[in-house]
Amino acid sequence: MHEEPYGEYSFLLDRTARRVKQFAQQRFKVLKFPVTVDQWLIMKNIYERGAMKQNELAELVFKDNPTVTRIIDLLCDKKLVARNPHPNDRRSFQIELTREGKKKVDQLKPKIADIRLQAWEGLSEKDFQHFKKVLNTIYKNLE
Amino acid sequence: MHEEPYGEYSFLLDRTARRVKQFAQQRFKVLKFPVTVDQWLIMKNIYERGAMKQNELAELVFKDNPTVTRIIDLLCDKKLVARNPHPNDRRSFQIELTREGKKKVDQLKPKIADIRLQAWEGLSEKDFQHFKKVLNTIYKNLE
DNA sequence: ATCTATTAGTTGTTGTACTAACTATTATTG
DNA sequence: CAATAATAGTTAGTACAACAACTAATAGAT
Repeated sequence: MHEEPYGEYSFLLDRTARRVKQFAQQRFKVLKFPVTVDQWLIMKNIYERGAMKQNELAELVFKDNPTVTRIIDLLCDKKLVARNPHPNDRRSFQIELTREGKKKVDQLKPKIADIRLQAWEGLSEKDFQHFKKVLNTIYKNLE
Repeated sequence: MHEEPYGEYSFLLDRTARRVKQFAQQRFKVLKFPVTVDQWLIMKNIYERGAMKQNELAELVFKDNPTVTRIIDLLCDKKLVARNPHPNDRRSFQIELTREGKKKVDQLKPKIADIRLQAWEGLSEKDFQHFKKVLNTIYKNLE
């Protein structure tokens, strides 16, 4: 590890990202949330921005189209999300939350904020800002 | 996003980690490296630390046992790694690089260091240290 | 208006992650 | 020493990620 300082970040980044997702997923399970972490991300975005097309959703969450297709498949199976025909484009769907889906988001949102907060013990607002800056810079460097 | 500052980090972390891996994987493909990024991580660790058991390897790279099993399956198929019987424990294998595997690591190592470096344009050594500190703190907070 | 290019979404395949359940072997302890 | 517990690794099932190839529909160009 010592001769390759910049090889280390990719390892730590991957490891930490996996840990964060796994931690949240475990909490979801204990608290009997009916969705995965990635399914939650999709639902939250529909909730906040309203009904939209799958490709708009994909762009928002930085997942590719096939991945979004499959996540929405699962959410439709659970009746949390619905594919409605798009008024102006028969290729597209309007993806929206069902009543049940909206209810779940209302219930889960504050609890998930708590789960997320736990990672930041011992870190400051300044750390948070700097961390975001570095993540965004890396992302842009690789675009 | 505005009401949930600490929900944002998990999103950015996941997004960036995926981008970093995908970027490296694309380069691997262009340069005709015969392995994936995760397979590389396993090979590099065997190279640096010598032959070891699968569970030792798993602990080193922070992957779980089934994942390591499958990555090693693939590396064995490619004849880059070999499962040898463990002298003292018939449950275990000694995992080691084949001659071909060692050769590949020698060839690839410097090129991969270059690929990794590209993410850090415009960032300083200080950024790097701070970034590592935050990643490690998050990891520990969720252990 | 037709021909072509683009776009939205799906399907297939490979690889990784996580959990749970399982086999075989080794260690414990009663 | 025999019964039990713990450990190493595998297998099965579900989910996400990336890429490629595909269908159906729309947009653009002449």
